[in-house]
Amino acid sequence: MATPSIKEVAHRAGVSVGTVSNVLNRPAIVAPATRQRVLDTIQALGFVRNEAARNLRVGRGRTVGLVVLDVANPFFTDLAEGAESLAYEHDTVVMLCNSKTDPVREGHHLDQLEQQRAFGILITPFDSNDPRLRGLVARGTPVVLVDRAADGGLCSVSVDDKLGGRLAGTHLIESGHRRIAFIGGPLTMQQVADRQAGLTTTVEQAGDVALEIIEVEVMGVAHGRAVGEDLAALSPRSRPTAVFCANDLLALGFLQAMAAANLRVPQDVAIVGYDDIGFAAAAAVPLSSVRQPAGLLGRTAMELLQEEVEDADRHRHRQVIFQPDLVIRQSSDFVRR
Amino acid sequence: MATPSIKEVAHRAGVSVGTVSNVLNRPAIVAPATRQRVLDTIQALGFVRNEAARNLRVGRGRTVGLVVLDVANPFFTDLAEGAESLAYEHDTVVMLCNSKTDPVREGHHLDQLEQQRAFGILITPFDSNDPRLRGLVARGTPVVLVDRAADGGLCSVSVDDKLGGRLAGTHLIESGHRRIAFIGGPLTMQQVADRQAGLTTTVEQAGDVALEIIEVEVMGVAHGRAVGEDLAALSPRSRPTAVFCANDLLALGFLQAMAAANLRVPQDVAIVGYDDIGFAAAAAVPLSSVRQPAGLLGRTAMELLQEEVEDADRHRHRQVIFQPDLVIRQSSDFVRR
DNA sequence: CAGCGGGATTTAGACGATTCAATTCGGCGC
DNA sequence: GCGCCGAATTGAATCGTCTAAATCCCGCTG
Repeated sequence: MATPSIKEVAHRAGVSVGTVSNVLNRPAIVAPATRQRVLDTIQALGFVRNEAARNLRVGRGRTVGLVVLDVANPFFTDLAEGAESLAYEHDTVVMLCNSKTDPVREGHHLDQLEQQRAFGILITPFDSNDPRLRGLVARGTPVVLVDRAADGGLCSVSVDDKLGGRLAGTHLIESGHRRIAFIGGPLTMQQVADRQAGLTTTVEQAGDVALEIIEVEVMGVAHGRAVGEDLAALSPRSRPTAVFCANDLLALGFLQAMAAANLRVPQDVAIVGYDDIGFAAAAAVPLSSVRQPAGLLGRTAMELLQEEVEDADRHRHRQVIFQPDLVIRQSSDFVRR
Repeated sequence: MATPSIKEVAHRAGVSVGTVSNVLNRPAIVAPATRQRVLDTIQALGFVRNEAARNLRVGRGRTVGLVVLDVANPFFTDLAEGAESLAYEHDTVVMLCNSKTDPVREGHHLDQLEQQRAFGILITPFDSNDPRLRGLVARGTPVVLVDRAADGGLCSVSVDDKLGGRLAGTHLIESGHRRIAFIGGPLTMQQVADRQAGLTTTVEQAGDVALEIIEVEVMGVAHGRAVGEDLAALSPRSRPTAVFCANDLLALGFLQAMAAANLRVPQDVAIVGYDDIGFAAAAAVPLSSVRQPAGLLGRTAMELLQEEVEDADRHRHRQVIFQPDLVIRQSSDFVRR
């Protein structure tokens, strides 16, 4: 009933376990006739290789952990897609882990992955200085930071978030806005901080623009809507005329609140989001957004990881940085005078 | 450099490996002083338990595979969320696998999970009669079908899709529609077939309603948009006045196409989707949708799995079926006369 | 015909944790 | 002082696979 082991296969095929193992791992070196006989026996017995035993022997697994902040955010699923496509080629498996922007959950996932002796970990960390990450690496599990720049000690793949913030800021200021709000959080997260910093820089250069920072705990639709409801309640004079949301989910939620309050987008309030997820273009008012190449990020991260493992000595850590684009759609396509 | 083994810990703490193992697995039976000493050593050495070795010995892992048709579909991420919440309580880990409605990818994931001696598998299969699934179970990996009813040989958790189809059909017919289109696919997928069957039944009962079935390969936004573009090109006389999409992504795509073609929703074309994902309510025109309790599905599936493993003998397979609700929003809120 | 080369196959020893039967030890009752 | 009990701890076997070194076998060469 239990699946047979390599030993039973060997016995039934009249060969030794070593040969069966060779058929599995280096088929080229075993004689064609023998190979076929073993393969047939494997078929007949329904043998399934025991990865646990293999990992134990080899000392390392073939699972790549991909720890993201929010699986419900299409940005991350696109990213996962990219990573997975490459993993497949390297005969490795991606395990998608959702930290939900919660350091505790994140830690839990990291523990699990380390116990499994994961092949490596791709992570969008809550805090990229978390000593835990260094610990992982020190103990032998390679880590690549995703959507977050590392400082030399690690490989990383990221997007220039400050530039993203500047792009959004420049666009809004050039469109005539003089009261702008930034929505995002937690501000301790580097990505968020950078997007905000980019915007802030631009605002300061412009001189006569008022900027309000609104921090949220979690960047989901619900929080965006909540902030939107608050702003909608303000008088038109004190309300910002444009908001820049640190991701599209916030922006979509915010947009819903505007619709509910009968405020016009972009005339009463312009909105720019971040990530350019598929739903952004499909929103009630198509959403302007700072686009990040999610799939490419994932693919590149996996590439760095495989490279790091394959020749560990020659490897030097690299930090790859991509450029974001601003995609202007209806939600901010209005010049205020 | 490599993480130390239980043996080193034992040596450094001046006890035997058996005791260390006991500290890890049955702390209660070891003397407090010894326990503390061992724990301190574990800390000091940075020992991390090797899951592979554990699994090998125990014969089964602690990973639960959750194989879904599309991770980008919020319905499935909600489902995953539900499953994960329960997994945590049982000291087990969820591995999210994306089959992308592709039997080959699905098979690949199943192979991986079986090789890992997964604790169990929760799957929304492409084809629920796939003999592979029976094979898995026969060889000892428990399987629970999700969002799909099983026929006694397996546990399953599903939603009454025929009822969902009837709810949508009744609503549209009562709203005065007499030319209705169904969009979904592949029709070989039970869920899709059932949703269509429910609609068809209702249409036949009404007598004077024309029904068109439009099959798509994949139920994503892009395909919905494509179908929408085709229908928009028809003359108003031949065009259906209402469409029922087998999931919300299709519906959202379809909605985009209507907007692009300057057709009014719901006046020119009414739309009802399926799943009631978060984005449905946030769409350009808030989307009517047949709601499924995604989180509950996931949670219940995990419950059945744990139950099945915990007392394998007493266990009888169960098929849990939930009822869907129709949520009427603006996209179909219009009575045609 | 002895010896050799080399491809094919076998053998045996890890890998690290779990488990359970066996052992040790201190104390307690008689 | 003896024997016994139970709690705490030990030790060894085991899980299934990989791998490096050893062996086997054949045909060929000199």
